Amino acid sequence: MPGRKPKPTRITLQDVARRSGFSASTVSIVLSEAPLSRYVAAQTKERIRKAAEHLGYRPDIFARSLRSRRSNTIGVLVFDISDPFCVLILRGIEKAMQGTRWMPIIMDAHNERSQFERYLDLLMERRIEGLIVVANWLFDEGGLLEKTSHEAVPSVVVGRDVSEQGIGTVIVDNETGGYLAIKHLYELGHRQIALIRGPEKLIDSTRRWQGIERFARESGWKLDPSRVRQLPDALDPISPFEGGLELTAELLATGQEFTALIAFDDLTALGALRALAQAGLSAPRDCSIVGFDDVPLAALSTPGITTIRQPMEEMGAAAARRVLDTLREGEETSREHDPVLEMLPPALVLRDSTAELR
Amino acid sequence: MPGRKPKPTRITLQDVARRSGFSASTVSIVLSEAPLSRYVAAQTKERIRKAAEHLGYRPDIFARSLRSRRSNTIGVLVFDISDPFCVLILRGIEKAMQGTRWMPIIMDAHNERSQFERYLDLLMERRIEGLIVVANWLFDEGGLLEKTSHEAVPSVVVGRDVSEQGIGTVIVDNETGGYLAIKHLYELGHRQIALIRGPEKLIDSTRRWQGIERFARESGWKLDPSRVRQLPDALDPISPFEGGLELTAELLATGQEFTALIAFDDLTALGALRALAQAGLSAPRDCSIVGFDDVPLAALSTPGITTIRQPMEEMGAAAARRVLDTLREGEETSREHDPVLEMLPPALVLRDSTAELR
DNA sequence: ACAGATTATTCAATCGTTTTAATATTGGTA
DNA sequence: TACCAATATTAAAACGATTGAATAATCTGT
Repeated sequence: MPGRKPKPTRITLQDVARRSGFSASTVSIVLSEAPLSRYVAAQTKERIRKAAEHLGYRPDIFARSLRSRRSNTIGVLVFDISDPFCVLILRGIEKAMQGTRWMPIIMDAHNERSQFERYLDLLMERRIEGLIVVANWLFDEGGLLEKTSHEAVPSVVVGRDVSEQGIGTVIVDNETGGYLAIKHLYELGHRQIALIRGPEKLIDSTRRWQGIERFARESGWKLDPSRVRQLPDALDPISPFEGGLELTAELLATGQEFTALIAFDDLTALGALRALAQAGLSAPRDCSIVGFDDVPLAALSTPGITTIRQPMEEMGAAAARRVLDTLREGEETSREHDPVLEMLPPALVLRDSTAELR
Repeated sequence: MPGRKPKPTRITLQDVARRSGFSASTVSIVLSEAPLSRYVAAQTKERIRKAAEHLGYRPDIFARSLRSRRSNTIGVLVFDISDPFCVLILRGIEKAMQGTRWMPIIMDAHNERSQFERYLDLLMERRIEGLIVVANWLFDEGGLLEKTSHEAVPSVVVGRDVSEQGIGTVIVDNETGGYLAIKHLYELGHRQIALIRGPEKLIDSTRRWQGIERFARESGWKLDPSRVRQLPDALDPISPFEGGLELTAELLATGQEFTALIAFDDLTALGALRALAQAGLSAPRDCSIVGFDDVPLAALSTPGITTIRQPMEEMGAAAARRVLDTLREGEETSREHDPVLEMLPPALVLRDSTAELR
């Protein structure tokens, strides 16, 4: 049979209606489980479902969205998907969305503000019902979400603290993270500890610093400021690596003694590792190193990097849950009863880049 | 002014029609640049555009898609987005799609076949007009795309060769890649070269092997099979690391002499690096190592990994172009005149994990 | 001056749902 | 008996665009 067309006709609600013997209205009500379906006889439902299945009916999402004014989609705007940090958050978001009637629609802004805005526009055009921004590397957040959305759709930012702008935020508890990092090194016997702080504009960096200071106060020990460096403000996703490399080399060149180093994040730690190697030194023999984040490659480098883990999947899931909760509330009660800022606990992950002071 | 509602009403085509003084038809024709717009007076177009802009009109994509039967979206189904390999391909796809009227809609199958099928279904439901599958780590492709699509929408797979199933494929030229890797080591003076092949089921692995054999033939040198190992078939994204670690340890344990090692990919190389370190050896001093892929972390480890680069962004872009070309052709002539298999050239990237034989 | 092509615009049907309001059909109760 | 509430189903009007066919208006050549 040569010219037999496969399936020239779409199966519509009407088809199901005809086959089941009920009207399109009833079929719609049953299949979409609208409130009115409460009143539909069980037997009717049964027959309609059978018919739909038999015909292989799939609702047309465009018609559906057009009429119902809902898209069943949540926009997920990622600042830079090439950052492994973001990827794991995505996972969490997606898993949390599994099995709900929402689906994520993901866009990647490539680290460019203009793209970010363009894509945000595109998302709004697609009538997203909620928005999650995954922001790893984001300065100058001023009014990022003001222009569009945020008023219109429930939004959450994960990875950067924008709670001061009144925008829902999910982040790791940076202060505790800093505390854990220094505590670990201190307990290993290190006292001469160098530090590479994050970019100045990044609030996270400050928080981690505060955690470190708190530990210093509590333990009556003092961090020597001459061993502290700071990464430059830069958007490039591998700039922390370069920064870690250069700043560590610089620290070594000054002749400053240090037996351990806390890096702003794992990439910075990798840079530090290389700087050590270039100076003929190695971790943890000559210097212990602690990173931050626990991106996948922290486990794969040699030595594996001891680091402060951000629970990235959980953060993504938390962000998704927040948005979905707000959405569901909207259906019944009024919203806004949860705190704007949600902080998840970090954890120390022991690997091979740190060791007891000899 | 307290209770002033922001924008309760959507701006529709009708509004633009009224304001510009033309009918909805004309407005639609002008704004969507339909073929008929050829006949619309320049002045009319001007007026309509002005009106649309002034009102801030945005077409409703649901209504548009419902009526026109096109979604202007291309489905992008990624096998495992946590693989950096995939991420760069995504970049390429996205960039190639920039400025066209299509937009990618990305889904991540988490390395699970069942998810893959579910998401493929979801994509079809959204009436994607084209499909790009980004498959890094994909065995058992048998009839992956048969069930759905592939007949219905133009499809391309990037990263794995499925051209034998008649499905468009974009991959790197693995044979040349293997050739380049061995050639590099040979020219550095290495003759005792160990090899960790990829999983048996992966055709890529065989191709790279063929490249290596070709070089051996051409140079009259012979690879000792006792120095060859093979990664197990496994789906886990970090299994190559573990495999590289174990197999290298095993090679070292046999007492086999080797001054260089070709790893199946960069992760395998990282595993090998660690195995060396655990044996108190280091690259490139005691053993040179070549990877494959050039994922971002190849540059970040210490030593940086000399590797065979897959032009991932270009591959993504090529895949996107293929799909878009087919789509555009469909509008005019008949399709299918391009080859099913498209191979892009790899390149040797020199870093610090290889060195001349002392 | 007229047929026919070309240019310019519009009418009205349609895409496939959801939803509001209306219509039947019950059974229970005043 | 008549009325009301609860149960069960449906008719018909949206939702906001696109498009094929129809209508006007203008031009071209004979």
